[in-house]
Amino acid sequence: MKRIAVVEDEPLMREELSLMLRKAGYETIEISEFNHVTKQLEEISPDLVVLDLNLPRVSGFQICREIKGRSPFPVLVLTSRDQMKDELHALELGADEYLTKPCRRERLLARVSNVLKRYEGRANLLEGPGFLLDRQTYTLYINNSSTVLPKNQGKLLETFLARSDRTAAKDELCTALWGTTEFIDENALQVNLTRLKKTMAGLGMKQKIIPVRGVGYRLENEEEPDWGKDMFRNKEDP
Amino acid sequence: MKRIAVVEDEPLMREELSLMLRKAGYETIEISEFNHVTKQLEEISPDLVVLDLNLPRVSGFQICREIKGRSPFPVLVLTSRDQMKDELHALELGADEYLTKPCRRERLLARVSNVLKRYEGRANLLEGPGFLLDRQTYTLYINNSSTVLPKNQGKLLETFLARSDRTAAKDELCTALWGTTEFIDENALQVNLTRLKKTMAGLGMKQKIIPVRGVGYRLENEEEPDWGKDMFRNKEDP
DNA sequence: CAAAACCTTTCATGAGCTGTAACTGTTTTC
DNA sequence: GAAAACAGTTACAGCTCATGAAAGGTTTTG
Repeated sequence: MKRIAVVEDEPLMREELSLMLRKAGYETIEISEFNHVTKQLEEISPDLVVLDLNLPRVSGFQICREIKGRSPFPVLVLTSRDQMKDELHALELGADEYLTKPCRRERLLARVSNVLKRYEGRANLLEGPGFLLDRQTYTLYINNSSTVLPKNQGKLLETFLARSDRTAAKDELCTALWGTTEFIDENALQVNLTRLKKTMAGLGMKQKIIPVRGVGYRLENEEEPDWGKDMFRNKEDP
Repeated sequence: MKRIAVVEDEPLMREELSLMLRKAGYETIEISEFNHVTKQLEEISPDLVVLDLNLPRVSGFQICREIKGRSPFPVLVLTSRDQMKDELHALELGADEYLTKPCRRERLLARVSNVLKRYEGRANLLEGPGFLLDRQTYTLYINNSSTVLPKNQGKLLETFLARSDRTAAKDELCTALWGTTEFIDENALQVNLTRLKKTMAGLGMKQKIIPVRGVGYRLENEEEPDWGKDMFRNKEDP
């Protein structure tokens, strides 16, 4: 049974939505705490997110963007504001569907089933910046072409995508590759990273894997340094 | 540049749509002969089809179904009738988007770019009955899981999907595998078919490969003989 | 049943993924 | 600026797995 997360602040509306979906044979999870929506969603791992745009205190747009940037599940955006601007914005952010409420039961259900159908079998596609990675087969989709990565290269790339800041420590990478962090063979990791880099370059990918000294590696988009976080560098005692 | 096929009978509307899309940076191909739409589309191989539902003499629904049943490109359904029935029907048939005209320029363009974005990198996904096959990597998507088929098994499955009746002669299959029909190694073909069958069974696929004695093989859905489509046999045939 | 067509299993070959090892290059630290 | 720590590369041998050949089994047809 497909699971649908309903992100909506107004209790009545939430209940109604949930009921409607449940009657149609879906399992629903209602989210009413909006401070860590993406985190909650990642734990739930639903097949679809129905997202209300105007939540209290947090931007629905922001949530939508976060979801599409990190997680593989589709988003149906719902809003009471019948503004073109909202729709365009939401679609730009990668929402998979857009509906204004109130809307008829059949229309909602049709859209829901349509989105779910479109995602059939694609539940395991991880979205990276500008490419897609199949979690199971490590098939990499980029530039209208696809390649099956060798298992190890796939695991490495997957590990990067799983971290929200795209930075992975060496032992995390080793764990991903060999399931153990105990006796890390640094060199073997190096070799596999080199291979991944070569593959990525060969595919014309602009993303780079750069070292984070003493820590691990980060998958970066193009040239952007992304060094804001260095403000917190560890300082020795004065 | 993305290519969009516009299937619309009313010349004014067609011209307007086409112009709008071209201004937005797409290449457009206008289709105004509606007897062999799917065939034309297969030759054009567009990135997206914008399909008007009420065409003269042919059912837009039927065209939509045919496209989704055979070809890998997305369909945006457009109709002047603002009827819920149409929308639901179209979505059931697998349309990727639905809009009613007249509709605002921005809305259309947003939906178009949204659909195209969703299909990014998926241009090579062939749709079979109940599964998807990546033409390049032979990654098979079914039941929310994916597998990479060995090259030969992939080629065989691809060959079946390429034939509209899902029937392929032995020499066609041999050509697909080894590029030559000259010295057919019947046995090698057999072995590869056996392997494909085993793989499919292992994945729980209900489709069967059945022999067509003296000819070749057919990929069939479940038990159904699949002869229902004959209702739509071309009447112009002698 | 007998022939033809179709199917399956087994085995050696070869391509490509993998970790090891030896080596080179770069950055940090004093 | 030199040593040390860290990072990156290349070559190679072992292993896994897809593949085609061979050989024998099963089903269909008349």
